[in-house]
Amino acid sequence: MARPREFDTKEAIASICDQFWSDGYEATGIADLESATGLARARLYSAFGSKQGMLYEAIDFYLESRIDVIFSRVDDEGIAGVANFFRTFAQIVAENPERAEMGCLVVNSMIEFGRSEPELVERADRYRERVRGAFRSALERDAAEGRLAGNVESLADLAYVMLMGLYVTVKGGAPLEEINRLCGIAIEVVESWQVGAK
Amino acid sequence: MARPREFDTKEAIASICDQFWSDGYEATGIADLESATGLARARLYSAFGSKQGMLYEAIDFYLESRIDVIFSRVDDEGIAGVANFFRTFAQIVAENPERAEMGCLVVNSMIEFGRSEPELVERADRYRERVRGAFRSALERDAAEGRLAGNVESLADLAYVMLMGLYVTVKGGAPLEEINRLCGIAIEVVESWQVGAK
DNA sequence: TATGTTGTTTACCAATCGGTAAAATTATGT
DNA sequence: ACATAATTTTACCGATTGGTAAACAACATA
Repeated sequence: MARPREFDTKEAIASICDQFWSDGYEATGIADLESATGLARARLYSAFGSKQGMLYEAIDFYLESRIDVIFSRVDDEGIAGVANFFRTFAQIVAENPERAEMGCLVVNSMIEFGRSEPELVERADRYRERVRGAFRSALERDAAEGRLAGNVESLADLAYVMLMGLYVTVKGGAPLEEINRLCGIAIEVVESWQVGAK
Repeated sequence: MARPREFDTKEAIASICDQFWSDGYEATGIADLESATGLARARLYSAFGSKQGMLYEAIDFYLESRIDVIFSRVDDEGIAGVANFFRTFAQIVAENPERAEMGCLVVNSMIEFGRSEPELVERADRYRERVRGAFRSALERDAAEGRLAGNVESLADLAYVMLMGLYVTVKGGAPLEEINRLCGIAIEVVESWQVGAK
């Protein structure tokens, strides 16, 4: 053992995550990461190795911290939970547009890099599985009790696809009324899964 | 009048469009645009002014050439046309993965820039209107003849959202089987709009 | 207290970035 | 033929990029 690190690594990663999240990978320079974390570049490099390494750790942090928070509302609340998720989504866009326009770090990274980097493809896979898993676990109870019209997997997949479409649309700067309309449609679709609805 | 331009501007824009489309804006340097077009940087700048200007013209070209080709299959074919659109989408991903993973130039640009540049937000608006318009015009005939369960606007919006979700997923390098499953679900959803289906 | 090991600081680097000034070239109007 | 106006060519620029070498500082162990 030797000299201990003076800064909290997790804290630094959280700041780096926010930076990549709001500006994207290519658009953020090392200087941005320095001012976001308050750490000199050499400290960042000694801790994380490279800019790409920082992105990977940022995404890992995002996956294990942010996403669980976001989707905690969904779990075990059934169809209504999924519908409420989209309601909350619309609400966040309306009340906190700056945050909403950051979109999703994983989605943004997927589009910036495509499948060129295996490290990112693997994380994108985990992300999709996490999102669909959240929707599935919400729907399974209703399905077991015969309140679900359709199979769990497909409907979770559909919810996932709609959410991705919404992320893209919000990031693209679509007007609020359009977002609200699209969210309303998503909610209608979700609620139509209730046995006896419509 | 004086010395005429020796190269075809539209042709250059088409090459620039392909370059931005496959690698993204930030990731492509002027050198890449030089080798894509075969033109020296000074010629590009004298013709288009700036790198951003090249992107704007590339997107305009994309909007007026590529998109119409893509969506020409949809127009005036009714619900089956929309369903076939998603079938074709899955087919392209399977047969020409490299092309498919380029995703959509407008979607990619939306995510890279967010709503930071008005020039792009406006083009993103036009893009969404174009896509939804294609789906709407396909559905309107069936709606007029009472074969559509639901209203045209909402269903076109839903098709749009699902398509965006698919673009993101494909770009993220999702495995083919997953893409096929998602496309299958989208097709099911579209076909469920047929009056009397299910 | 001496030493090995790690973190921090400072200063720096080659390479690349987007962009341009100016000279050389070429078609056109008169 | 000649001046004009535009394009092409060539060479270049300052700024920024991601990344690093080396001197210095702090802790653990012996």
